[in-house]
Amino acid sequence: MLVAALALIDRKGVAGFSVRDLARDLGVYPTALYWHVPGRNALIAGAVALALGDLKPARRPTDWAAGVRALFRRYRKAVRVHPAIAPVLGAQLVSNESMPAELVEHMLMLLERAGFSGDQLRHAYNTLVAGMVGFVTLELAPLPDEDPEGWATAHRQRMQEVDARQCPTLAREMPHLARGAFVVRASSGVDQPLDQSFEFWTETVIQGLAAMRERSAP
Amino acid sequence: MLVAALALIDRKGVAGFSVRDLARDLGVYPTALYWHVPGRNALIAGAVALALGDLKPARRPTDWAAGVRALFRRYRKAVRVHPAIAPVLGAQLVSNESMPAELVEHMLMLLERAGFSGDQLRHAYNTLVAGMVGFVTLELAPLPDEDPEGWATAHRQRMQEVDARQCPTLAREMPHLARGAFVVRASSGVDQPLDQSFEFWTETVIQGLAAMRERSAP
DNA sequence: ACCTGAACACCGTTCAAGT
DNA sequence: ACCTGAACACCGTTCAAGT
Repeated sequence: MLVAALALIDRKGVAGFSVRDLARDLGVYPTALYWHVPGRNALIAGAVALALGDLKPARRPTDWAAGVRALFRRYRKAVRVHPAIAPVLGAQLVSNESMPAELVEHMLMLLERAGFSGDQLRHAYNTLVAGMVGFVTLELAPLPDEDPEGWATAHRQRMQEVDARQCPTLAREMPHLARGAFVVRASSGVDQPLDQSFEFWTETVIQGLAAMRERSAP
Repeated sequence: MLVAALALIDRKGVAGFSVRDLARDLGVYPTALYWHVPGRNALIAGAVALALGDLKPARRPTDWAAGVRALFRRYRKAVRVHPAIAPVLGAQLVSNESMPAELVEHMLMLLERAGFSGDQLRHAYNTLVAGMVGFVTLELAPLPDEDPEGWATAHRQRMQEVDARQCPTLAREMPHLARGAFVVRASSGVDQPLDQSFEFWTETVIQGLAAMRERSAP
């Protein structure tokens, strides 16, 4: 059932996902689903958990930085298979089944190995969660559901017309940025992956955490 | 109209926001709104843009790090006034009116001052956007819309029962983490702000960017 | 235990008609 | 130019009834 739900979300997006459509796919009356599941939200939550699957690593990482790098990559890879779930990742379900205790444990273990403890560990952990989820949510955010090509061409047009006096840097860097910069781009990360930016992001978080640890324990 | 829409979203959340309710608030037939606005999505987008308002700074920052710090704080402050918009910030609308060209220009300017150029500038810019949006989206993510207290107590219970053998670090650090750690916490950032973690996050991004610049231009 | 089937209280959006 | 009013094609969820 969750498999079918995830497949439907993949096709129609979370917003377009409906209990009645799912029931039709399963060859069942819509109300039959309510015997198995409390409601629509639970179906979405279950589908998300299914999509993320097991994010725990196959084997122990060599050091904490490598562990973070691997974790971020696994997370992004998993979401890329079902990009339609991106809109709800940071929104509603971070506090749910999508992040099982074992994953939390793994992140805490990495950060403890990095040298954090006490309240600093908590802050570093929050940083790590936000780091893992944040970039990917933005990268894979979908275009407006209706008339996406229309929106895309309109957006490209709008970006072409940026006032070079008011926004000189933006106007000058437009060729670079159009290739894949948030807000400026006219396509989602599904069609135009931001691989290099993602790697840059990952290293930024790792370097930042290393610097913060130095600072708190000199 | 957008003011009324934002007020309604504040009260009912984005998911609970309906065109018909808004029309009722305005003392008008639902279909009347369609003369002014293309549809529900446009109303939400407009309300978000209104909520974020002008994120440009009052005066030029002293240095790029101070500029980033101030920008992140302004963004968080703005969202905290209308936390109900958090779920859609990273999801659909980052590529919209919510981030006007002047804001993009400002971020590029800061990063250029930091010493980035070319493709590195683009990656640093994507990092800055994800950094600005990512943490706050997670921090202010709402509880499940129905029976939030029920969910909260159930979640607290669940966290209390974490297996200390399978998750030793999590079990040991639970007292710290319950005070405000993603996934572990049972309340949203609206009721339980993660001020210190946010500051930690901000500094992590700044330190990380500084380190990345060193690396690319040694 | 699991599903049907009817029913309830909603939706967003269209389009012709009014003023 | 701006709104009414009816209508269309949907929703999620309930609850009694079936098997």
